[in-house]
Amino acid sequence: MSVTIRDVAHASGVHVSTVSRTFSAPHLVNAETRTRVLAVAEELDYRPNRAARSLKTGRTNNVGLIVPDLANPFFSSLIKAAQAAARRQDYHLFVADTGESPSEEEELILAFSKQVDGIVLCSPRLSNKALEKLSESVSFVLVNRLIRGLTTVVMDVAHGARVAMEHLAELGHRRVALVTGPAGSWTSGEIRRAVAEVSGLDVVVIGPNPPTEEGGVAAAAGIVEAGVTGVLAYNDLVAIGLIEGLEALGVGVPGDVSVIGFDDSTTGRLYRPKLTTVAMPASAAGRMAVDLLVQSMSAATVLETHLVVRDSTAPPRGSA
Amino acid sequence: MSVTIRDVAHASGVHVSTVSRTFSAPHLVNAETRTRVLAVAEELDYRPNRAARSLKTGRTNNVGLIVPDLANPFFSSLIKAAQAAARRQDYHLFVADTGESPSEEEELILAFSKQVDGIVLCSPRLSNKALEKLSESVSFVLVNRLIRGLTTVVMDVAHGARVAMEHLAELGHRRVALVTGPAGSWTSGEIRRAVAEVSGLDVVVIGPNPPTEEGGVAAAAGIVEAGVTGVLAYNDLVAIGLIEGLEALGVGVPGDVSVIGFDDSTTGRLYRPKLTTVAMPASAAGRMAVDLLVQSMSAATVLETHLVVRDSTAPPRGSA
DNA sequence: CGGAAGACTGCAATCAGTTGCAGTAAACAA
DNA sequence: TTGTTTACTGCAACTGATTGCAGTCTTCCG
Repeated sequence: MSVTIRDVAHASGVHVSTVSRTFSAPHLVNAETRTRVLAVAEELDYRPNRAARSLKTGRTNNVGLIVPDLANPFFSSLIKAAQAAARRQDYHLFVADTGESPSEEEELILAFSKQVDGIVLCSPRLSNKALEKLSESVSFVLVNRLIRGLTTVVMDVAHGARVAMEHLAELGHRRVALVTGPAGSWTSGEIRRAVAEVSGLDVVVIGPNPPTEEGGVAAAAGIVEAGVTGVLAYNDLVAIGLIEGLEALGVGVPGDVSVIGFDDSTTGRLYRPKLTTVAMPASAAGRMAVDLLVQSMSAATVLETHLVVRDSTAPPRGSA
Repeated sequence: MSVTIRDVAHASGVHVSTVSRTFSAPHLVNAETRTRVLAVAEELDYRPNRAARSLKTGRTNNVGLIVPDLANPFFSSLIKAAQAAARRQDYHLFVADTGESPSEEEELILAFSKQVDGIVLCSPRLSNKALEKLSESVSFVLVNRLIRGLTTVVMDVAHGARVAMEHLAELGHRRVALVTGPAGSWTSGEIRRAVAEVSGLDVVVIGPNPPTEEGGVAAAAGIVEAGVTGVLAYNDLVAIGLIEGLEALGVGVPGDVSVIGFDDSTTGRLYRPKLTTVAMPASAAGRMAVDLLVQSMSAATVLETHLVVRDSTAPPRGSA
């Protein structure tokens, strides 16, 4: 079959344990022996069998990454950064998406748990209780979900939401809407809470909505009905869907209604009108989550967000 | 530590081999014994250790997926479909991106090879020779690359390119440009070859270019210089970058120049002007590639492409 | 010069399953 | 009744690497 540690041992005239040590504890073997073994290993193109190693050590050098939707560009950048971080430390990355389903999320966690050293769980839809339970059998890093006692990386969406609202207020808007995301989403709740605390604005909450373009399109009618002049949407996809929906109803953006998204995704950056949006540090989050997992550190990390003003917001019609 | 086959065996009064068989060869064990063992396993929450299993059997139930760029929306849909297909058959999916680098591609293949039953290799940048060599040590399915003897899933980009060119010709364009992709790309070569065979059109080839928005922006000046009225771009991202670049130079799309992309990505579908593009069956390709791997079948599959006409193409200025 | 510490290296058990082979008991055929 | 087949089930070797323990050989100190 393939070349094993025994082949290398035999070919270099040492015991298998010495070969093993030259790889996993080089300081324990004589420099001369080590170079010889390495040379032979190189020549035979030896690569340690990870299954065998992890059987003995209990560690796999794999991490799992679970997101609600692999095709969402926000998660794509997160995955890209997570993969790069994993690879830098000789880890491999499993990915899967839950399709926004809590039960599928749980099954995936269980399925991964025996095969990884930890799981990065992004925007989970499971309840706190369920997650705490599951965290007993596999170590987690949560992204954009805060549970006391669990390691987390969250983005300061509350701050982003406040700044977005202030931006609308400064432009002269008085009556605005918040188009929320899915029911189980922590970020959606945070945004909602933060918005409720902003004074001087009349806020209509519309939701929950699926976090997709379709969700945005569907919410457009409600926006018109509510008679608002500004909207903060759950993410860029929803914001874009909303704009499409509004324009189909004869409402112009930003002429009649201003729209702000969340994420600062490429899709939103390229869209016309170019989206005003709250930038979310997806890459940083992916990188940090993996690093925390691999170094098995526990911490609660908060990453900053900031508003990027582009062309989808303007003063309300008829203002100075 | 965690519950093993031995615990289950002990708790249900049978030998470990019987427990093993109830999972991997149920027909070999008495129905009564089987239900008892299953009940005990369920109660103890036993899950087979995949590392141990794959050490003995040589199979891992994992597949790898390597793409040039995880953040490219075309690959996102492919990954999503591949993951779903893998999961349906109790396989897990490793992902990684090469950042368009051939050497990184090779290292990833080698790194994955011991840990997967096969690799789906999308738009590889390595040479045929290198890939043939590597295919001796791990089984592949190539996506959008054709090498005799290797299992492949390719999209009929030549057909797509021809139809796109015919579309431009029908609109009245006579002098057009082809903005190609990266040097090692099979699809880019196919498109180029197909375009060369179309008669009645003056074609300027511009490239190679990085397959990104930036690549498109950078190519804009060359388009203006070439004095063409129509462009076929390597993918939607390049097409969009091109439009951005052209407009920055005061050239309107589709007013002055018509632009066609490739992929039919969400980003392109939402962009304004809405992109005319050649639809690529990314999801189908992801699904099929994984199915071929898991069933360890070898085949050369060709998937159809088709043109989606939207708003980025129009008759050339001054035509009837 | 004796003894101890230090530096390697080898031995063999171990990780959690899988599987060829053999053994047992019941069913069946001759 | 004996021989054979069938249906399970158990035994034990095996997968490829890791690691505690023990043994050997130097080196160094008093």
